[in-house]
Amino acid sequence: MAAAAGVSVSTASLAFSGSGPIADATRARVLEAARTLAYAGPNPLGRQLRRGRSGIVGVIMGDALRRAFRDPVSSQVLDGLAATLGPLGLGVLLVPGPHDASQPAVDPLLESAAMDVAVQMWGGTTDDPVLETLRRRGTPTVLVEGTPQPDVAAVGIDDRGGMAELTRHLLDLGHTRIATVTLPFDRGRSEGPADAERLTHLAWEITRRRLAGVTDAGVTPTTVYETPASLVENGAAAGRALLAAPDRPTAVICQSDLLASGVVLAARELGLRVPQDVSVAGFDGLDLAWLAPDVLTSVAQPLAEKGAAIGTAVSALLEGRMPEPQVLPVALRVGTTTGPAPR
Amino acid sequence: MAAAAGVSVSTASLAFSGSGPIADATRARVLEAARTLAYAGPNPLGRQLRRGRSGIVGVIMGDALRRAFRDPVSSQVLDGLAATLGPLGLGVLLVPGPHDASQPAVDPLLESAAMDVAVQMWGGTTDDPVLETLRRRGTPTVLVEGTPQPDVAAVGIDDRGGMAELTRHLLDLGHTRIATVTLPFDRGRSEGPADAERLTHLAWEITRRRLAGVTDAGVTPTTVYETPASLVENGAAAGRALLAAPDRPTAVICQSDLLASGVVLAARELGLRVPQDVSVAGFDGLDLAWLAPDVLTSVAQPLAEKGAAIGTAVSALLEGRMPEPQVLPVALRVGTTTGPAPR
DNA sequence: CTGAAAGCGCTAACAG
DNA sequence: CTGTTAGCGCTTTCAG
Repeated sequence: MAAAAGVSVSTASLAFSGSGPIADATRARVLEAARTLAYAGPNPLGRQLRRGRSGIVGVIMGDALRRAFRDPVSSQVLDGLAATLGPLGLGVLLVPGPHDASQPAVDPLLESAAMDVAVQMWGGTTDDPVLETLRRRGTPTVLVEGTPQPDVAAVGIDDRGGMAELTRHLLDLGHTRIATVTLPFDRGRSEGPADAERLTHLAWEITRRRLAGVTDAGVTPTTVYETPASLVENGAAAGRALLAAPDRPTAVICQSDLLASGVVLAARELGLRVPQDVSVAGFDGLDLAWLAPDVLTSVAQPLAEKGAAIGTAVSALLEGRMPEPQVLPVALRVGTTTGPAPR
Repeated sequence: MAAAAGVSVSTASLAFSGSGPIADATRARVLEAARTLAYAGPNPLGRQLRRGRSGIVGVIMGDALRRAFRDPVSSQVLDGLAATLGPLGLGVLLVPGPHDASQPAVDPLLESAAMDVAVQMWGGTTDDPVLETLRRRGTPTVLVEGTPQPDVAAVGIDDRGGMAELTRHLLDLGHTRIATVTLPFDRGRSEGPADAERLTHLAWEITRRRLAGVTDAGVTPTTVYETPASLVENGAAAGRALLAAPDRPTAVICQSDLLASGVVLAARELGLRVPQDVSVAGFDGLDLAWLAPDVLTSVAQPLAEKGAAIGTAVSALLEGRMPEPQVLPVALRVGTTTGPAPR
């Protein structure tokens, strides 16, 4: 401890904390002593125990980290979150979400790591084991895009409304045969057209809401095509299946931009012109340079703002307040991939 | 404290730790008491202080988080790292790297957060303020792809050798006019052809090594085109500049796959056929589905293994050992984007 | 096998 | 303005 060498004990604390009643001379002396002793400053562990705060926000990624990162949506939200949390002196601890079915339901980190607040991205269902664990540990939690819960702060977007608007855009263009490519239904991650029975197993809230937006606009999709993940290749697979069929749809609504861009690629592969032969729309409003010259018609969500809103909710929880549920607005952005229905 | 309610005090510790000499009956009683008292288990903060360990590995991203995440390379390495660290009970704390020039040189988290080990991704130069801070704090550090330092563990890949092999592949195909598109030179992030003077300012080790690989094979690039970031759009801009010129190269070697795919897109835009009119090669070995039908010729690096190697180095440092520097092998993977030099 | 006690390093009250 | 002191909650000897 620097105190022994310098002069006193608690004075050192004041010297480092900067504020507090301390003479400049003493302060300088302490810092000087610290330097010669190669004392690196207050040990965070002591401070944390004393304060009862770790300064850590656990972010539970909805899935294996890799898949989460490959998704620009997660990345940008995470970036916005980190930017808000940084100035508050809070750090982001990555906590892997539920893995493959076989693994233990909850990552050990979730049980044992120190965190003042948790953020569950792409939140689970009501009986989500992650939320149950957090509840048991008494960790205040922000749920992003999840099923609303009384004791958990919520941040989301108006994806249902956005999807309805997008659907109306297609209706206005004269489309009647509209298919939809969805995000996963659950952790099972199956793939292919979903029949009525499968639709009753739709556990993932985000998928359900975006689907509801389509029906809100009065459209019953010709096919609801479920994908195992929101990646370009999954969209391409869906696109091939939908567009190679004899009675192909004239428009495909996708629940993410990556899926939509996969569908565009599949259409190109099949020699179909977009949007003359088939219209394709996505969700998220990403800037996908490699799709050029096409620009995806999409529902843009404010990613950085979403991260910031999560950050605000986090700091409210840290102050002991339960913030109001936030629903951020989205905006239809018409690109080059949607046009009048053929013939 | 559960002890008061149940029976004893330190016995509770044993009950939770699982191992240790304790009667099953007592143990059960303690756990039961804990449950009724809604005691959530040992407080990690106390444990950490006692043990002198936080269980946290700080990962310093070379740049703003967003840009780092948009790069599949970072994501996949991070994923491999988290997978290795998880079973060791270690968590990954994201620490933003140096931001825009104006900001404070070092993120406050780096100064104050508890971490047992730090990992500096895309490591800086010798006098990197990040490394200096870590040194001062006495935090053992793993440097990834950085300038070798005596007191810091190193993990890297044989990118120089891989680049040389790739260059020889192009030489074998008869190419003589070869341009190269590089990663950033430094934090300045300028853009455009680099003259001799600019080349002397090449601070970023990874860029320097990959460039050296090209010259190792005996090639002097017709142009060394510097980009401000490893993104598709930057590659596209470089491609437009290089391929629209009258004396365009017959082959373009890029220091990343994202840059290379941008060059391919630019070539397509300009009506050039790949590889008949121009060959394009990248580095990383990513699986870029959206480039279909092209498959990029590239030097594949083992991303998940790199993450695992970092994890191994981390645990060595935690045991007080300084691990041997690791240099992982790379492999040339010939795709459809390189072919014989035109006429 | 269980209990008592020390101390990890810090901060915040409280005296001087 | 500076020094003393009491814990934050845990683990880990060391006795019983």
